Amino acid sequence: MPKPAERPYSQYTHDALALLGQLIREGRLAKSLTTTELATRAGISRALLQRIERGDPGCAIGAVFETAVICGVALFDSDERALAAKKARHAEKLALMPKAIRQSRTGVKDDF
Amino acid sequence: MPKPAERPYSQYTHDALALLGQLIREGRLAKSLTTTELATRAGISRALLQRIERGDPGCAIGAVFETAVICGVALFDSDERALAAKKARHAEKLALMPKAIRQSRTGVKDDF
DNA sequence: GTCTTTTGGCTCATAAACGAGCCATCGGCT
DNA sequence: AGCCGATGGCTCGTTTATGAGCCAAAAGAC
Repeated sequence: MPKPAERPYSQYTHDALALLGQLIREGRLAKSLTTTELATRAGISRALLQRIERGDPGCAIGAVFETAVICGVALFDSDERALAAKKARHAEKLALMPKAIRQSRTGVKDDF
Repeated sequence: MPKPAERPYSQYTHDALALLGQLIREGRLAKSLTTTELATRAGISRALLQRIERGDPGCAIGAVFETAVICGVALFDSDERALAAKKARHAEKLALMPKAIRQSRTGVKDDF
């Protein structure tokens, strides 16, 4: 068998993963860390780090974010210290939103 | 046994995951999608979607990114279409960097 | 108020990621 | 040139996430 069934990911997801992996690799090289060193610091195996740098979609997101942080890669918006605050603000926002989504039986929202 | 050993993640990683989960939830509510609907569109189970929105570090990053994209969440920098181009530019940059890191046997770079 | 649907949380079987270890190759020193 | 370390890629066994299904509670519609 050529492939034992793979999960379908959108092209954008693949691109984003590939870019993130490249950023991590750049960060690692910029800090002159070997793959073994970075893997050790991140608490993962060297094999997993290679998969992360390659942009493997199956990697645990915690491991990827951890290595990204060590390499100095800004996660989504380079706002590092404001992250906690931002989380709090969004929590407030969520509190104001409906807790459950009720389907209108006529149409489906498909505006994206 | 209380806990069968858990992977240690930095606080920043936890915060980032929690925020990303919140953003996804906001996006889902904004589009009036039920958890079941979004999970189906993302090709994942409802249980996994709940873990993603909760910020579980063990989720596959591909599933998380895919969900985020559907919800309209900008991954790291809201530059959506420029993503492919950015990936290319970083690839060029990498080509100019050393392929292997050689350890200076005296000290270790620890500037972060 | 009642009813309907969404949601959170749980168990369990299965599928998949992860870690360890290995080898071949490449890259930078000397 | 040779040497030594870093890297890529692979297999295999173990650990883990994932999906399916269920239940009780919460939330919105009526």
